[in-house]
Amino acid sequence: MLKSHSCGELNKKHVGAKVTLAGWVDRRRDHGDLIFIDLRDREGVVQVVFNPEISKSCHQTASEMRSEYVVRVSGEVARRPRGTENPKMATGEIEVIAYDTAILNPSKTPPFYINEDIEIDENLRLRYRYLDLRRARMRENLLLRHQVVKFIRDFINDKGFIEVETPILIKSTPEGARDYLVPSRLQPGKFYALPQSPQQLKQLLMVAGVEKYFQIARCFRDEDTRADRQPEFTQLDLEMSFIDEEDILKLIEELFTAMVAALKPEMRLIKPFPRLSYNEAMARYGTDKPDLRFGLEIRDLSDIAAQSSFSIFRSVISEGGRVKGICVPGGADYSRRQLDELNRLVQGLGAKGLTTIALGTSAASLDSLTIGMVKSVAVKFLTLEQIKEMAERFGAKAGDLLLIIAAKPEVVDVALAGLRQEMARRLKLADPNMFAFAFIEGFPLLRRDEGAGRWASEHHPFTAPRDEDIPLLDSAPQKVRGRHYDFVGNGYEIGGGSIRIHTAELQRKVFRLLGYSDGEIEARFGHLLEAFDYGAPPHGGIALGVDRIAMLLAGEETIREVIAFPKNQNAVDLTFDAPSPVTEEQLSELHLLLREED
RNA sequence: GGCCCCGUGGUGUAGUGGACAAACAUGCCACCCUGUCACGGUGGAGAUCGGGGGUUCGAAUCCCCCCGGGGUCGCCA
Repeated sequence: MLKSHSCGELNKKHVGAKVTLAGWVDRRRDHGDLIFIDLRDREGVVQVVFNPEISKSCHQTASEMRSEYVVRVSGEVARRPRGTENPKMATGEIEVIAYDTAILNPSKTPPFYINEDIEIDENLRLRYRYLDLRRARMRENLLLRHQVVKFIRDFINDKGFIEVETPILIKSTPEGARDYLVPSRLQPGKFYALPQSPQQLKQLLMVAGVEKYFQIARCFRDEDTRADRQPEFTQLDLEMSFIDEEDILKLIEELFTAMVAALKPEMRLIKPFPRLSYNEAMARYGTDKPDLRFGLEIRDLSDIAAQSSFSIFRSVISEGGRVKGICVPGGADYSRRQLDELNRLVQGLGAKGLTTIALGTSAASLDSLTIGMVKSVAVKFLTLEQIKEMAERFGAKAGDLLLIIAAKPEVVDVALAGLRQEMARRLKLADPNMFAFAFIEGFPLLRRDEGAGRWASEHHPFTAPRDEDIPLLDSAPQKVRGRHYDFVGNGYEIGGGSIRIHTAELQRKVFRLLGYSDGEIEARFGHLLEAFDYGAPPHGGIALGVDRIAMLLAGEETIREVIAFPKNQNAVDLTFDAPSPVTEEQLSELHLLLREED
C-alpha cells in the first residue's frame, strides 16, 4: 500500500503518529511561506501543513500542487494550535505536518467543481462521470446503494433464501416491454433477448424445489426513460413456494422497517404499512402509486355537476366522463397567473381545462358564504347550494380553492393525480423526513386492450386470479381480481408481485383468454407449461426496484443519481458514447444487414 | 410521436429590442502573504451568447427550423 491511513479516519487519537497518506488535492491555501492542502480520499478530508522550516523541498512540491492532483504525503499527525481547530471538519482537531511528499500524477483543471455541491449540466456530468463520482454527494450515494444491497442480501439470507443467478441471454417474449435483442452468430437469423425480469426463470426454480429464491438481478426494457426509469435497472427479485400474499407482504414490511432503521434511522415510517385496494387508491388519489405523505384527496362531484347548468360538466358526463376535483386549503387568493399555470399543467396531462372555484376569503364560514364571494368562471351556472355541496364534500373552508376537472375517466384521474402532486410540491405538503410505504391490492386481473380488441394482463399473465373469482373468467373477465400486490413509497412504485398460477390447466385458460392460439402458447410458454406438469408447488413472489429504493433512501429525485454509469434520456451512455456503430465484419459474422432508413 | 422547461467565458448565473465590442461570482494564470480552512491582496487571460435562417436602422433578447439536455403524456406483460 502507498498509504498507511486514510485521510478521513484520522483524529486526535493519532496525534504523534507518523502516517503516510495518498489522495487528491481538494483545495490549496497558499500563504506564501505556509501552504495548507486539504487532502481528500474516499473516507474524507484532512488538512496537511507544508512548512518550509520543516522541509523546504516539501514546501516547493506543495507549491506546485493544484486541485485534483494525486499526491502522497508522509507526515506527523499533530493537534492543531489552540484556536485554529475547524469544527466544520470531521478531522478538524488535527492536521498532518508533512516531512515528505510526492506528486503521483498531476491533473488538468477539471471541467466542473469536484469540491462544491452545485447543479451541473447533466451532459457534462455524464461525459465526465468518473469526475462526477468523486464529488461527495455521489460518493455518498454509491456507498448508500452498497449498504442497501448489502442489507437486503444479509436480511434475505437470514430468512433462508438462496441467491441464484439466471441467464442474461434468454428468449424474446414479444408481449410486455420492447426487448433488447442480441443476434446469434451460431444460429443465423435467430436472436437472444435480454431479460425484462427473471419472471419465468424464478418460477422454474420453484418447480425445481428451491423454495426460497432471490437475486439482485439486472433487467432490461427498451422503453422511453423517465426520472425513475432506465433502459437497464436492478431488481430485488424473489420467489417463495407454499405461501400466500400475507407471507410476502410481511416479509417486505419487515425488510423495509429494518433497513430504514439501520440505514436512515432519522426517517419516520407509517406503521403498519397501509394497505389500499386498487379501487380505493384510484378513487382517492387518481393513481395506483399515491404519495400518502399528504392528503389533497380527490372527490367525485359528478352527481352535483350533472344537476348544474354548466354545459361543460353536463356534456362530459353525458358522454360517460366524470367531474372530479381536489381542494387546496387557503388557495382562494391564487392569482390569475397561478391559475393559468395550473390550467396549462392539466392540459399537458390531457385535460381540456381546469375549472377553479375560489371560496371567498371574506366569508367567516361556509354558512355565511354568498354567491358574490365566490370567484369562478362557472359561478353563473352553479347555484350557491351546489357550490356549498361541493365544498362540503371536500370538507372545505372559506378561503379554500376547488380545482375541478371534467373529462373521460382515465384522463380525469391522470390529470388530477398530476395536479395533486404539483400542489403538494408548491405547498411543501410532503414531509421530507418520512417514508410513506404502502401496499396496493385487489388489482383487476385483466384490462381491456381497446386498440387490439382483446383482454390484456394488468400485471402479467402468470398472476393467479382469486380462487372465488375463477368462475368469472368465463362469464365476466373484467370482474376477476388478481392475487397481485404493488409496493409503493412516497409516490413511487417500488415494486410488485403476485401469487402465481401453478397449474398448466389454469395457465392455458388465461393464455387463451389473452388471445393466444394453442400454437402460440406452445411456442412461447411451452417450457413453463410442461414444467407445471411435473409437480409445480403453489408459489408467489415480488420484484422491487433497487435503484428506486436507493434513490428514496438517498433523498434523490432521479435514479441516475444512484447509478454509477447511467444513460441519458435518449438511452445514450455519454461516458462511453454507446451505442456506437460496429464494423461490417462484425455485422457479417452475425448474419446481419442494416436496413436503409428514410 | 405529443406537450413543457432549459442552452451566455472552464463552472454557476445576470442581462428579455439600443446605454452590451456582454455583467457578477467562482475557477484558471502571474506576483505578494507563516495559521488558513469557500484564506486574503494586486494584476491578467478567458464568450463566434448551442447552430442556421428571418424580422428590424439595430437581436443574447422577437419569429421559424435544427441540435443538445431535462421533465412529462403515450409507452413501461
